[in-house]
Amino acid sequence: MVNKVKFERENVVRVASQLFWEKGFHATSTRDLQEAVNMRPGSIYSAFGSKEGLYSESLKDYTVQMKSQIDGFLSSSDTTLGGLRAFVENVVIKNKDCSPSAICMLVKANNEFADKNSSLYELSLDLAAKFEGYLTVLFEQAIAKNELSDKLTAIEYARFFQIQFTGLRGYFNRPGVELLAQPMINQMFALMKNL
Amino acid sequence: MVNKVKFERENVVRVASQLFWEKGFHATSTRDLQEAVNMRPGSIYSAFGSKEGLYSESLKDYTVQMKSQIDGFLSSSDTTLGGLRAFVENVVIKNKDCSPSAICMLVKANNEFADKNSSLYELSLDLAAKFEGYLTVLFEQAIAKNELSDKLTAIEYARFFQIQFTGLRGYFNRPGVELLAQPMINQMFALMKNL
DNA sequence: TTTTAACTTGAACAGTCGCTCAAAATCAAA
DNA sequence: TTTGATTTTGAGCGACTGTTCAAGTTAAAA
Repeated sequence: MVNKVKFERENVVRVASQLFWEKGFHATSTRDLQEAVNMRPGSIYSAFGSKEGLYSESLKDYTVQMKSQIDGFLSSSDTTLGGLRAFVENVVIKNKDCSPSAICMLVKANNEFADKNSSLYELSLDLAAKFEGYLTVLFEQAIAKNELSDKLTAIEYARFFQIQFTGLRGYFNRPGVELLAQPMINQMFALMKNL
Repeated sequence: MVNKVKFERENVVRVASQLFWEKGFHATSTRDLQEAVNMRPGSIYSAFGSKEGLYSESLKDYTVQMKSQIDGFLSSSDTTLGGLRAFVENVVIKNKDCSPSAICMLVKANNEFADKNSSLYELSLDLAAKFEGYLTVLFEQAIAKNELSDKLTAIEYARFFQIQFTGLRGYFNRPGVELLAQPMINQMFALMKNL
């Protein structure tokens, strides 16, 4: 090795991820990114190949961060459902200010890329499928621990959770409805236990 | 009056609406629009003022169309809930091919405009609030007709409906899950009746 | 038939886009 | 200290962006 890379790849991806999450792919220019990560175009392009390449790595990193955030809530909660609930409450209620958007970046990606043949659309599908798999494992545990009945399968609970969660995040992505969030989350988990 | 406008404003807005709905605001160029509506830039700009102006009129027209589509299903159904169910089934299951996107254009707009001070973001909030009001009237009728219990208020039903509907449209905006749509819609309406 | 205001046209503007690449800077190994 | 592969720099490329406006077209009114 003759010369080391100066920047810290992880930090760059994380900063880019925040910007892409907030503004979306098309509304984020490469000059926005250059300023945010403090790199010149040549360095960015030698490290990530293209704007799409950097977005791709940003979206992958987003899902890794989200999963490890959930794992954190799970390990400081007695029950699987309690951990999931803490995560939902944190996303929908607590960090509305420090988070770039109330909407999941994966959902935003899936909504933005209309061309079903584009590689970024396919990536969003792939990451969403993997996240559903991750959730399914969690719901398998919840069923095994008798936190949920076994009338539904784990993947059915995972689907229900995603639909509720996405719906809630969309609805609370607006001003003036903050007080409704907690009751709606309570309702979501109450419904899930009675499915 | 010395000379009439050559194009039909309604048609132009409808075509532009489809394009904006499919690709989003930022990914749709004025040249895309020129080709789609078969107008030269000068005509578009004298009629709509700007790309934002045309988008604004397109989004308003979208909500008008959506409401009149719901009204259509309502008038060919015995019950209010039946009409709403037919609308949901039509959007989520039937016309996935002919519709530019499974996702509501209002939701897409709300997701795309990150700058909370932009006039298009505010427009999306305003139209969403009006649509919630429209739904609330429908649920008032459903309660009055004893299709739903009066344990919840009409606006609470309206909120529940929007969250479920948005969640479903997001989840079914992907290939391979078509068979799950009908059971999930059944579940949504079963849950609503037991709230 | 002429006039005239309204409408349409499309070349072109200034700015921004994603991206390239020759030159400068860097630093472990020799 | 010199070497030389690697990384960083930033001016700038060609394409595309939203938009303008002078010139051309249209058709009702005079």
